[in-house]
Amino acid sequence: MVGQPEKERNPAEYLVLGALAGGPLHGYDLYQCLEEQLGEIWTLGRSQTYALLSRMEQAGLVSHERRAQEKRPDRKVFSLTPAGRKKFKVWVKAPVEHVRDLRLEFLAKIHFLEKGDRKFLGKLIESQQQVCREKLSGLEERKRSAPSGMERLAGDFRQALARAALEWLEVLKRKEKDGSAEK
Amino acid sequence: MVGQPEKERNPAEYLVLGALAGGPLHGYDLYQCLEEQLGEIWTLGRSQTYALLSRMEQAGLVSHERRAQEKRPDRKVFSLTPAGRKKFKVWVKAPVEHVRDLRLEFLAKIHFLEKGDRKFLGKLIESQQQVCREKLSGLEERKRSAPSGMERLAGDFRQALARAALEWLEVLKRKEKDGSAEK
DNA sequence: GGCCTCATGTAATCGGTTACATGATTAG
DNA sequence: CTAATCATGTAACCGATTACATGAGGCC
Repeated sequence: MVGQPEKERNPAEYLVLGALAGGPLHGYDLYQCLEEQLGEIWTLGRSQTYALLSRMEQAGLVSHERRAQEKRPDRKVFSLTPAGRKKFKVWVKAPVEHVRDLRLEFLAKIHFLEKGDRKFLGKLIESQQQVCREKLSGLEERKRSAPSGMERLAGDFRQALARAALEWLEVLKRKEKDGSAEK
Repeated sequence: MVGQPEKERNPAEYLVLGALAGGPLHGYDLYQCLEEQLGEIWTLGRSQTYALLSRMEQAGLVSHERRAQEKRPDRKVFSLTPAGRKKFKVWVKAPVEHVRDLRLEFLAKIHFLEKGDRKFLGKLIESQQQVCREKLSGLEERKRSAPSGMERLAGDFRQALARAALEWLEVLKRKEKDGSAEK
């Protein structure tokens, strides 16, 4: 149920993993792709992309081969290592733990699943709903025990968001079903 | 309508400003107060508190006097400079620009207003609602012009959150009115 | 003896942001 | 002539996080 210890989690990694899951890319290209496809919801910055790639190579998640070019600097073409592919697959199928992560991380998962394993889309949405439901009842619980001013307010707010997210997921689920039925 | 250029904004500063708006405090105490009162929604960390105070003193927002103690290290008692007080007042009355900032920044404003200028509470809530309404219609607008897959999804999600926030603010407003009527 | 509280900090590490460097090619 | 595109990076800075340092005092 719990993934990594929440501490050493760099969500930006998954953007890179996701981009490379569609096939090898060199850094410049990878940045362009992400900017184009996800630029509206999550941006990395060029330098950061290169830096991330280096770090991830150290970590054994990606590897590169040099492709020489005439009149242009060499390209470093990156692809996923088995470890990287594994990590991506685990991530992309798992719901996010916090409502606040829906905006970036969950949308990114949806994006990658839409161009990859579409068949997991429905399952992801449902398990994400489940997480939201658990969040809601957890918040209900907490309100009973520590309902002092600010905490109550914050609790209400989080509940409102979690409920909104749940409804949005419901709409999303219906859309997904219609989409896959058409096919 | 626009505050600072969004770049050089360190929201954590306002926690310190807000805490000191209630009267001078030394660093250790300031940390304790924040932890106790806002710990559930926003935490700073002890080292960071000291570091922030130094930076803010450089920036002319706070100043300190040393208070010697026997058998204990000296205290550095901080208080707001006029510039700091001004900055806090401007901040605390202004709605946050993004829905995502409601969770921390807006709740903090509410907290500080509740123990300070309660009379501004109602106004803040209303202007925050106005911001949310503008957000909603802006999103509606954008959906008409660029409704490509992901962007539409992201737009729907943001709308759902903005709507939820709006309703939560409505409840908050009613509560506030009842509260001030009782008195 | 060992741990918690008071009260201040420094040091190390890490990630994000911005600016800059290089050097050829093509479009206006 | 200038600007943008291709393709890689380095360097500097800034803030957050974590761990560690100091040293007296009280509590179990």
